Order: sequence, then structure tokens, then C-alpha cells
Amino acid sequence: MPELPEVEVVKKSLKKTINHLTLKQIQIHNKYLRYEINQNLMKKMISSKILSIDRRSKYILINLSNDHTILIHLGMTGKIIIRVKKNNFNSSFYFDLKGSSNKHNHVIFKFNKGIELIYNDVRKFGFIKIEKTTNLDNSFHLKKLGPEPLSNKFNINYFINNTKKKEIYLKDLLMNQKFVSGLGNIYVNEAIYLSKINPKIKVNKISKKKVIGLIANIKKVLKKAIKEGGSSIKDFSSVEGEDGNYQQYFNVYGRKGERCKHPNCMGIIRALKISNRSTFFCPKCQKY
DNA sequence: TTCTTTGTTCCGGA
DNA sequence: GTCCGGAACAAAGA
Repeated sequence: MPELPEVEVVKKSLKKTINHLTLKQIQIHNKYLRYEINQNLMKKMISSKILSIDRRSKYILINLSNDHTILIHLGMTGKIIIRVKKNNFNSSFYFDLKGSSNKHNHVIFKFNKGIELIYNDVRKFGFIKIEKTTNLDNSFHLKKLGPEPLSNKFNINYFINNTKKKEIYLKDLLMNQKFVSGLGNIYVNEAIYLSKINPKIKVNKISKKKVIGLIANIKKVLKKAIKEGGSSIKDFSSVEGEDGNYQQYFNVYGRKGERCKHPNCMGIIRALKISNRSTFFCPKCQKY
């Protein structure tokens, strides 16, 4: 389940492997992802060169020389696989399609040097769209997004100014991409745990001291996860097929019934649903 | 067969 | 009218 750290890891891999290449051909095996792919518009990208590759929230942005950007969202199970033809300059770059079957290779972008980008997605909740680069910030998917959690805009004043009248659960606030963009269920659960706050506290009831800790913990968790190559549970792996390592640092996510890792706590991790999302917390550490 | 998963939208109730 | 949160939806595998 790719959240900000996993998408950042993918972006870094793409920068190393496909930046500045020229798009030669696009094969669309299945255009019905979350949104139907506009094949005519897609074809117009052919013969353009990749100028740069960025990430915004959980979106990968591939900026082309024709003033268009390929925007990719991985949804739940989307994967990007880079494949280099075996007989081309370096066989060690030929990667097996680890953990994914060809059946779910929906789109293949072919570049020069025999390099291919494969979009594979079992559930098809991800999508690929083309946007005008100049209009990117005002595009349908990006215009509503709140600040990046690792940016300076996401700070104590921003948090307090935007929550003092809100009567919503902390968990829901952090999951809301309009408030802060890029967090998902895993890292929200983990950051709230580290901050020793109950996920069901109403956001206007959190002390300033706790808010300061929470913001620091969100940034800390994300940075550490990026450093560890993301979390590999279910389907995530990097474009080279490498698993991330952050899942070994989980304190609460997926640990229902297990002991709290906090020294001397001995609490048992509980699971409940908040807005239909699995929520994990330690009832002893995370009082209101 | 039913449940699970995520991000987003929709809608009922307060 | 506004706010909140549960339900629904997309698809496929266990």
C-alpha cells in the first residue's frame, strides 16, 4: 500500500533509471484502470523526452519535453517495474517481475536504450493521466491537496489554525489529503502511537505540547521509512523489485493482540475501525 | 460466500 | 447551510 515514503522511493529509482530517456512506444493492454486511459492523448506523448521526475503527495510526475506530464497514482496495489532488455549493455539491470504476474501488466512505456517502464496493478485502483505541465498545480487531482508533511508549511501554526474549530477524530484529520497530503493508514497509525495520543481524540482538544510532538513524529516516521526503502507488506516493492524494510519498525500497524513495544508498558495493541479504516493503538500508552 | 484493502465521494443526521 | 462520519464504490484474491 504505497504511501508517501513508498512513492518517494519509486521516484528516486525512476530518476536513476529513466530520466532523460525518449519515449518510443506505448503499449496499453488494459485501459480500464481506476479511470479509463485516454489513448489518443497518450499517443501524443511518443517521441518526447523526459525532462524531470517529481513526486507530489502519492503521485509520481514524469515531466516531458512537450509540456505535458504523465501523472501516476499507484492506488493500493500499483507497481512500477523497470525492465532493461537482456542483451542491452548490462544484463544485471534485467529484473524479474517479482511478486507480480504479467497478467496485471496494464501499460508498458518503451524508451530508447531498450528500457521499459511497466505499470502493473492487481486491483486496478491506481491510474495514469496526462496533464499540461503548466497547469499541474490546478489539475483535478493535485489542486485540492494540502501541504506536504515534510515541508515547512506543515508546522505547528498550520495545524492549530486549521483545527481549532474542528470536531473530528485525529485519525480522520491526518488521513484527509486536503489537510496534509501523502499520509495513509500505516504512517498515521504509527505517528499517532509515537505521540502517545488516542486516535479518537477530537482535534481541537489536543494540547499544544502534544501537537508539537505529533508533527515531529510524522516527519520522523516518514523520513525513517524513506531511508529504509518504504514498507513492504502486501504488494509494495521498489522498481528494482527490492523490498522495503520499514515494516520491521512497526509499533502498532498490523499488531493487534501483540504487546506494546514501549518499555515497561505491557499493554496489548487493540484494533478498531475509524471511518472504515483499521486503526491500531495501545490503550495504555495512548490515553486521551 | 464473505471479507479485506485505499482514496474519494455521497448522503443521512445533527 | 454546515459539519461529521458511516457507507459505498472500484477489483481481485484469500
